[in-house]
Amino acid sequence: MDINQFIEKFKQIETKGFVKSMRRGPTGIGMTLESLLGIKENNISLPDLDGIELKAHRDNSMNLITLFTFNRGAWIMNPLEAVRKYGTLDKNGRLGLYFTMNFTPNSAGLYLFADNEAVSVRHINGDVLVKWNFNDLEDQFKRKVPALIIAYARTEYRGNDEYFQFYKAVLLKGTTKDIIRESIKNNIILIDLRLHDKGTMARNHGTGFRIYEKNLPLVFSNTEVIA
DNA sequence: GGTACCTGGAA
DNA sequence: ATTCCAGGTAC
Repeated sequence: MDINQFIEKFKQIETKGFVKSMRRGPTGIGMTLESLLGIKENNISLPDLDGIELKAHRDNSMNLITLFTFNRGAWIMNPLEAVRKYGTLDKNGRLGLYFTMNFTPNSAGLYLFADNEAVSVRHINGDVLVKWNFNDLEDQFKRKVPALIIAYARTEYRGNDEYFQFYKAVLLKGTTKDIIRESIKNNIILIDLRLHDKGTMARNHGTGFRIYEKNLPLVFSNTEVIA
């Protein structure tokens, strides 16, 4: 699907008003939008449209937007070992590492460290949990998010069912490969650990490289309302 | 069956 | 803004 096809279809979706979420939970909005557009769900780290990554975002949500995830070859420690050593109990009684990292140590003693080559998650005791080379991050960023469309929806609940009203789409483009390095060092792109102890393994939703919506213009030079 | 991606939040 | 968390699939 190219950009013009997207605009046509999205305008039709806008005319539908509130549509029922096709899946319960946080991911319902993205799955529903893709389904309405006729895009099949996948787990391929490529843009959804022709060279454009698609995001869906609920109004009144201050949450981070995930630009991409990256774990392959990055973990120095065994993830399950790291969870058990440094994790905190979640509301389900599981040990988890659910941290948006910073360059100063958090409550678990974990912090980010960056030099010219890589950024890593470390513990104040010296352990290096996971490390990403900037070159690899640049490649993944450029590969997954060469440009981005963010689709906005109002939401409401009818009983236990969530409904979405898509009403606006914004295209952001004009990113460069090397911007990720400075964005990470400046805490514009945030590193979000999202894994927990699932008994015999670490259930890892993928380390997210994430950004606040308001900061998106800092990694793209051009912003345009397209629908 | 585990890993690594995808899609995203609530308080 | 910070702390903590969700449902999916390919291989």
